[in-house]
Amino acid sequence: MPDAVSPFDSLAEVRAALRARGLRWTPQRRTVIEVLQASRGHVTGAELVERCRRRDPATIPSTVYRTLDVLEEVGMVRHGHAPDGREEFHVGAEPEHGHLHCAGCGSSWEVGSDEAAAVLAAFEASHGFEVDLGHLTVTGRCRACRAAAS
Amino acid sequence: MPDAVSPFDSLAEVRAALRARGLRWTPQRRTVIEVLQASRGHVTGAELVERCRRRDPATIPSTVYRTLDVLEEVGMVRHGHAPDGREEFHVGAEPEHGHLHCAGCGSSWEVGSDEAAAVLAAFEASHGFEVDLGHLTVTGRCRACRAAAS
DNA sequence: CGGTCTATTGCAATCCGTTGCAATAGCGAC
DNA sequence: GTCGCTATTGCAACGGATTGCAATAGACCG
Repeated sequence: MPDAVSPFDSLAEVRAALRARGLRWTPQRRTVIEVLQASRGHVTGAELVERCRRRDPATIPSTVYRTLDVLEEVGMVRHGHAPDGREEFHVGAEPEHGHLHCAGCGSSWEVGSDEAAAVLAAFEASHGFEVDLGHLTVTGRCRACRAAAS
Repeated sequence: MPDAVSPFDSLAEVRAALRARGLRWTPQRRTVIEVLQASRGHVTGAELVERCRRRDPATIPSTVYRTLDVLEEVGMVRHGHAPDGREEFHVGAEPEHGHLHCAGCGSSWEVGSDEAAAVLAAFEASHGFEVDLGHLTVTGRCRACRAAAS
């Protein structure tokens, strides 16, 4: 699965994207962006705050969260909610995907867009609703836990 | 819409369900249960706390949340997460259903088990995963918002 | 370079929810 | 009735995230 190169590989690109919207380039944002670029996959908000603080101990949580909002608007990250309701950010050029989360053992699986196609089609058909796959977390029981619960 | 009679219509029934599990009947639980019986559909945790406090100003939030956990184990309520991650409880004899939530306009729709059948089947087939429909919240864009975003 | 406009920051307060722990009180037994 | 076991409560502290507001500082203009 060769992915398109992310349009946010370099700081300059992000900066340009922000400027194009009349948004500003600040040291704090730079920190958050650097942290994001060093991350892959899923990260919780709190984790990002922690990593930023490591880079710059003066980091303020609210600034990080606000920056993440902005970056989501620009398309650099997307967020979803873990099964416990916490925020979870998807970073980078990962293909869009949803999550399956087992309430029994806590493990989780990714759901590719191919697998999810049926789901998207179903809601599209019944409600004209366009599902945001990246924001989708499905809870339930995995095969192993179902068997164990016999 | 005649629903099946809930097994939790009277206090006595809940009490019996609790006892059967070695759980106790306390004034605080009684308050929570009465509040639940006076509620329909979706309620957030905070709302329930507030209603309990109205009935008994001495109500402690943690007690309410813990009671809700217990009642979920017994099957009197089920909880899900609103799109913003807040807890949302489904009360009463409502048929199980999921939610579709539009990120554009904020409205939401219920998804009956018939409609969701395709979804359940898809994950069952691919991962042997049993979806918890009552816990399912799907975000995306509704027909109207998609049109408006043209 | 200096001025202006306003996006952004820092801070403090607040909200929703959870957790650890010692004290309390259901409830079944005698 | 009262004893004992242990589920439950109250409380206080904590964690993640959001918000209002005054002060700060980017970025564009002349």
